[in-house]
Amino acid sequence: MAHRSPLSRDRLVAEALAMLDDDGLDRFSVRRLADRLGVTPMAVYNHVSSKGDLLQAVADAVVSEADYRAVRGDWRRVVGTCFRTLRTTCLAHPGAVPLVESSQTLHPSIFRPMEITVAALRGAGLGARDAVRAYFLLTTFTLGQVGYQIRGWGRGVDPRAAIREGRISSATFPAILDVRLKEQWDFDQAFEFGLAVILGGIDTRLRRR
Amino acid sequence: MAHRSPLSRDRLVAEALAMLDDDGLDRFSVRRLADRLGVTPMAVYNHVSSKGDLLQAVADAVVSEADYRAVRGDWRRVVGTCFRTLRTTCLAHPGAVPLVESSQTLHPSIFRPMEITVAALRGAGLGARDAVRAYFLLTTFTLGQVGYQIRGWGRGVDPRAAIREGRISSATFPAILDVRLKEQWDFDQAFEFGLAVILGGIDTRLRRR
DNA sequence: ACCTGAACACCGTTCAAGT
DNA sequence: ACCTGAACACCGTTCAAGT
Repeated sequence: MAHRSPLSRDRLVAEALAMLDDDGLDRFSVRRLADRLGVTPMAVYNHVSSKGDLLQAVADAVVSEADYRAVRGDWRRVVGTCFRTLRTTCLAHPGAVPLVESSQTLHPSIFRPMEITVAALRGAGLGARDAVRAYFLLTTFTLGQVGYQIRGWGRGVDPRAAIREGRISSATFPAILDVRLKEQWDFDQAFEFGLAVILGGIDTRLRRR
Repeated sequence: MAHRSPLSRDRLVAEALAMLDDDGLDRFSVRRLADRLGVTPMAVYNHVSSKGDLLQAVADAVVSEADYRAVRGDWRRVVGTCFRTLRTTCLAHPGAVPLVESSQTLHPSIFRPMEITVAALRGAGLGARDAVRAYFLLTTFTLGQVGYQIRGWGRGVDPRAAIREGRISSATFPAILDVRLKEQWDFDQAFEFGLAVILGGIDTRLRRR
């Protein structure tokens, strides 16, 4: 599979992203990436300072794909659209999500949702510190939902399966057994529910003063 | 450092947890764990089927430390206490948090907060599906906040630092520059803010019907 | 400037052998 | 039943050498 176009940082990032989406983070390695590119493992280090540097660059590439185009409307619509966009962008690259979650130095473009959210919430009357806290809340929520979706929530957390496998007894967990989790679960709906709850909670906080 | 007590699954898990808290997940390896226990790497495999199995056991051990003792009061207090407990338990073992976040098959004790939350919310009048969604919302929020706290939120996300390092320009991000993130940030307060917003959002949802 | 081959210090895991 | 030594098939990364 020897491409003869010259190696470059961009080509490494693109191929790494493709490889992550194909095989997942666990199976990613510099040597296998080099194989895919028909090149010696060591050639990689001419364009990238380390594996960590490369993976960070991949996370940046994914995040900067997001198009937070101007949205008109009240703050709820602005903020809601912003995090729906972030979610969709992440879901488009499941293999890279763990990297985005644990990014150390964020790509400039991640400041866009922060700016949009903080500006919208301050405009609605929220204080500076609470606005950043709300941004942090929305970010952890969104990336958390995406992360669990990709890793397959419901595989280990379905109470009915847990009982079937003898991991818990039905007597001690009456409430959660009412829910047929596996058959009915929809991540999109769960996300919209969570988003509505959060925006609603911020709204009541704003009205209270 | 050769302990002469016999090896066992429990001793492996305990030492692995200590090692994770000391050095972090990146530096964890079966061989270094064996060194700490004064034993051949291969001895580990008499008590554990793989590295993944061991790390899963560590995640289980951490989660099952939590004491969700019965709390009296309205649903907001019950649910709030439940997730404060989950958060505190996770923060006690920073090194193991990534394992808890990505656990595939959850320890039975993680069904306790699920049971508590779903029961409390259904008792308050929420439907079965929404109750599970609310649990999912609270879980992603809580573990997300803990995860970012441990990895050092604010290191890469502080807008002032980003400008200082030339990663973004001050002109395009007016709103977030108002906030002195690094000096004033408090994770406990941010968590309490988020929790209040979520519980408040659920509350208004309940009142609306 | 960019790629290579050989090498170093690690990994997780298997297996036959010991007690 | 549990531990060991040697081995296998991998890692990330460095370095001197090639073009």
